[in-house]
Amino acid sequence: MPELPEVETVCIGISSKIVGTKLLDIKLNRPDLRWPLPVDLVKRLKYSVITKVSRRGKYILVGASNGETLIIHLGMSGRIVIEKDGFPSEETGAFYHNTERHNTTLTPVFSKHDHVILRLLGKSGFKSTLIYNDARRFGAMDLVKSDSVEMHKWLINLGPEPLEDEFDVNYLSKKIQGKTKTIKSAMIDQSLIAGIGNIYASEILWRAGIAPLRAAGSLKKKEIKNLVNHTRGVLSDAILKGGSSLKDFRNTSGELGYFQIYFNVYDRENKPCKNDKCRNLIKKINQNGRSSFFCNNCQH
DNA sequence: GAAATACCCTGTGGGC
DNA sequence: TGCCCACAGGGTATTT
Repeated sequence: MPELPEVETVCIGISSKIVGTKLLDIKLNRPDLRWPLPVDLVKRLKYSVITKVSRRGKYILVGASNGETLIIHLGMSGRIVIEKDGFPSEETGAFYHNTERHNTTLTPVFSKHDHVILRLLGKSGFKSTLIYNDARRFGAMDLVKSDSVEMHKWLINLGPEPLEDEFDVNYLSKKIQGKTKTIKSAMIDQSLIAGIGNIYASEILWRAGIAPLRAAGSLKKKEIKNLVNHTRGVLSDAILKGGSSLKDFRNTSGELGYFQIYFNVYDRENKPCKNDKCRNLIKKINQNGRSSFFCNNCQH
């Protein structure tokens, strides 16, 4: 599922393709994703130029020349695909597009899970189509004033970015002090750290040698330091490798991401620990309705 | 107030 | 082959 590295990869992938383009048209194929889309989204954004693409936690922020920012969350299964040469049908008003995905030209109908379509015009006159596809519809979009985007209800309670300086041993120590909930649960708490999800939480804890069942408040300073360092390491590595957390996650070029090959524990129940000196079988447990994978021998 | 659980959703895969 | 069901998980609402 898209966690920080995947969202970062999407941002990098779409930024060069859409910044500077003009929003010729916007099509909402349904009124809602997880929550209702702004009813006047089309009216507010149409004919604006996209000025910036950035990320906060798992949220994609698309800045526009009208002074507003489109906030996008990919949820569980959200994808953004950019296709070349999109153009509308004069007959139906539906968008047609040349697409490798549909393996034909002029395919008149988008996939049933293509919920939001942005038709873009580049400076050179080159047209393209941005498609937001989301089978499970756990994703979300909202449109807010750019100067107050950090105050949006989705962003205001987010913890620091784990790859920035604010996230350090002192910060994490203070935040988990006295906490009885498990460290696994704490790691995926977005108000504590922004961007870590279920998959990377398992990977980070394995690398740090900390058992997911440990009470967060029981961690010693040295362990917290370890956790901070490995959080940075795992996420940085994943971004470098193109970001992907599940087999069905694709980057904006439609190519499979490949970080999953490097998973040390996630989805590896009963397989040998990748620590060569260990080779114990990886265990799977359920914590707060989420799977956790860990090595009983390496993680304490 | 903190922590745990239920819920939303749909594609996938295992079992029969 | 086809049907049923459990499972996946991000974020919020509800319950403990």
